[in-house]
Amino acid sequence: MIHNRIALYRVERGLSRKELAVAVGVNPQTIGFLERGSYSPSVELALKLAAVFRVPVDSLFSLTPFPALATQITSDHPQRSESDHDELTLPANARPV
Amino acid sequence: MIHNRIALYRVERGLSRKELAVAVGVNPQTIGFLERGSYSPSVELALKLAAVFRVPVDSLFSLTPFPALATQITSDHPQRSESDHDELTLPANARPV
DNA sequence: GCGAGGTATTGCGTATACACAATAATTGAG
DNA sequence: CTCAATTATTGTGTATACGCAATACCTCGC
Repeated sequence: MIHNRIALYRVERGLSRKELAVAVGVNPQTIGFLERGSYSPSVELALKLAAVFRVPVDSLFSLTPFPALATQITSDHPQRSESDHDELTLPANARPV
Repeated sequence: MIHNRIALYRVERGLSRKELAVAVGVNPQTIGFLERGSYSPSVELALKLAAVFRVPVDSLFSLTPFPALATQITSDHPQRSESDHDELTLPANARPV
C-alpha cells in the first residue's frame, strides 16, 4: 500500500490535473487515478513528478500514511527544522488529504 | 529510461541478491533483472529498497545516468557534506509543505 | 576432481500500470 | 440561466513488472 501527496502539491502549485499530466507525460486520468486510489506508479513517473514539484521522491510517496497537515503546521511561517518532511508518529486513522 | 545504484549499494553492504530480495520481499531474479537492465520498478519497491539501504530514493534511482564513482570520490575518508546523498538532476531547494 | 553459493539467462503466467474514449457531475464566470 | 473547465467514473486494451522454474556458468573451498 502506497500513499502520496500528489493532490496536495498539485493544488498548492495551482496546477490542474491536465497540466500536471502534460508536464510528466502521462494521461490526465492517470493523475486522477493516482490521486484518489493509492496505487504504486513506476519510479520513473515518481521521479518525474518529484522533479516537477522539486521535492524528493520520499516526500511525495511513502509506505506509511502521511500525517494530516494540521498536525504538522505549527505556525503560518514556520522555521523549518531539518527533519520535518519525513516520518510520522501519528495515528493511522487520520485522513491525509 | 531509468538508472539505479542498486548493485553498488548492495555490494557495498555485503548483501547477496537473495538476501536483498528477501529483505524487500521480491524474487532474487527481480533484483538481478533490476541490476542489469535498466527498468523501472514500482515506487513501492523503490521505497523498500531505499529503506533497506537507508538512503533517499533519489540517490538510488535517477532519470539521468549516475556519474562514475571515480568522479565523485575526492578522498578516501571524505567529510560528508549535508547534501551528498541528494542527486544531480534536482536542485536541493526541496520545499516540503 | 567434486560440490556449493552467487549469478546469468530463458521462458511462461499473472497482475497491474497506463493509454484512450466516453460520459456525467461539479463549479465558476458571463 | 448558459458555457467552459475541471474532475469523477467506467470500460477496454496493451505493455510490463514481477513470480516462479529450470538450466548453465564461474569461483571458491574441500
